[in-house]
Amino acid sequence: MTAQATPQPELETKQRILRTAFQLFHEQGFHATGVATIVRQADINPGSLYHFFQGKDQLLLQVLEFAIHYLSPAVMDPVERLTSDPIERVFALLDQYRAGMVRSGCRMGCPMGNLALEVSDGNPDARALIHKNFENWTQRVEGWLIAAGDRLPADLDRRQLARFVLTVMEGGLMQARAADGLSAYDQSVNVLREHMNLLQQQAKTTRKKAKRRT
Amino acid sequence: MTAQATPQPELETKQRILRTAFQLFHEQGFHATGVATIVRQADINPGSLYHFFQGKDQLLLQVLEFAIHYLSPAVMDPVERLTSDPIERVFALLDQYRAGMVRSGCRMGCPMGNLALEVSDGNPDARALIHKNFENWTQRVEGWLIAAGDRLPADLDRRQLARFVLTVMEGGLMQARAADGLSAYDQSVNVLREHMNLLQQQAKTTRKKAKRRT
DNA sequence: GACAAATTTGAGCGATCGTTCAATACTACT
DNA sequence: AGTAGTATTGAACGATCGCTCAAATTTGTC
Repeated sequence: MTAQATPQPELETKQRILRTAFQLFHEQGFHATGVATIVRQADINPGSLYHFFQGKDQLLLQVLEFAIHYLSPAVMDPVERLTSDPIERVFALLDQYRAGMVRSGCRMGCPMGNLALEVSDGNPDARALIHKNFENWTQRVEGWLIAAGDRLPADLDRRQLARFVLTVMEGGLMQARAADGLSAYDQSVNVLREHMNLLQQQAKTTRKKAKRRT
Repeated sequence: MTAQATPQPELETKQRILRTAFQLFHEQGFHATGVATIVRQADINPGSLYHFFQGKDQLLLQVLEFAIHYLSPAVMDPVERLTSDPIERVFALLDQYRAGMVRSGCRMGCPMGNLALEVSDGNPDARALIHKNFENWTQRVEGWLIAAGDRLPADLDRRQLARFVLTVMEGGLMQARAADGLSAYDQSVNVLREHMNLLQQQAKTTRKKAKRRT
C-alpha cells in the first residue's frame, strides 16, 4: 500500500446523490420519492446512480450512514457554539429544530423521525442505522446533562432524560406537522423546561441540606 | 323523509374496505400499500373499491374519518373501564399503546402518528383530519386532567399537559420502533410519571399552605 | 315476475416504478 | 499515443402503480 491518499474521483457525484436523496427522503419520504426524481434533482442519469449504489434500498442505507456523520457538524456543533451552558444547549437544540420547521412552513420535521416510522418495520438494516442515529443524538445530549453536574439531582438518570428530550422533540414536531402550527411543539418544550426547572430546584434543595449537614 | 333508518346496503363492503385500508396503512404506511393489496385483503375487486371511493387519496380521507369515530369505542372507553382514577387513566392509556407494540413485536406504533409524518405535508385535507384525531385524543386526556381537580396545581394548563402526554407517547413509540425494544418508551413514560408526581407534590404543598392560612 | 337501481366483476388501460446494459466519454499511468 | 479502469450516458425493460368501464349480478320495489 502506498502512502498517498486513495484516489476518490467518484466522490463528487456520489456525494451529490447522497445529499439529494437525503433531502428528498426528508421532504417527501422514502416511498414517495422516485429514483427518477433523485436522478433529475442530482442532474445525473439512472445508470450513474446504479453505478454507485446497488439499488434504492442500499441508497437508503448509505443515506442513513451519511446522516450519522452529518449530525455532529450540521446540528450539534452549531448548537454548542451558541451557548456553553449545558442545560441551555438542550433548549438551543430544540430551538434549532423549531427554526427548521419555521423555515419549511411546518413541513418536513426531523429526517430520522420520518424515516423511523416509514421504513424501520420492514427493513432491519435501515432500522439499525436509524437507531444508531438516535443513539448518537441521545449520547450527545446526555453529555450535556452530565456536564450540568450538581445542577441536576445526583441520582438522576441522565441518559434517560436525554432520551426524553428526543421524545419531546419528535412528539412535538409530529403534532406541529399535523396542526400546521408550532404551538403544540412550543407547549411541549415548555413542559420539558418546567420539568427541568423542577429538577434543578430539587437539586438545589438537596445541595442546601447537604451544606447544612456539614 | 320516512321514519325508518336509511337503508345502507353498501355498509358491509364499504366498511370492510375502510377497516382493511386502515389496518394496512397502519402496518405498511400509505404509499407502501397498493390498492391491489387492499382489494385482495378485503376480498373484493378493484371496481368495487372505486364504486365507493373516488380514489386512493379519498379513501385515505375516509379512513381518517373512520379513525376519528374509532378512537372512543376502541381506545378511550376501554381505558376508562380499567380505572376511574383520572391520573391513572393517563398511564393506562399509555400502557395500552405499549401493549399494542408488544403484540406487534415493536412494529406499527400509532396509526395517526405514522400517517402524520408520511402524508400531512402534501395533503391538506388529510392533515386536517389527522389534526382532528390528535385534538380529540388530547381533549379526552384533558378531561381526565381536569377531573383530577386539586390533585394538580390550580394554575396548571391542563390542555398543554394533555398535549404533552401525546408528545411523550408518539416520541416514545418512535424510538421503540427504531430500537426494536420498549425501553426508551418505558423510560419516557417514567419521566412523565415523575413529572406528574412532582406536579402532585406541588399541588399538595399549596393545598396545605392554603389550609394553614384559613 | 318485471323493472330500476345499486353492486360486483375482472380484464385491461396508460403511467410510473425500480432497474439494466451496451455504448460512450473520461482519467490516470506508461 | 496507447491502454486499462472508471464514470457517464440514456434508451428501454418487465413489474407494478392507481384506475376505468362495459357487462353481469344482486337487491329493492311494485
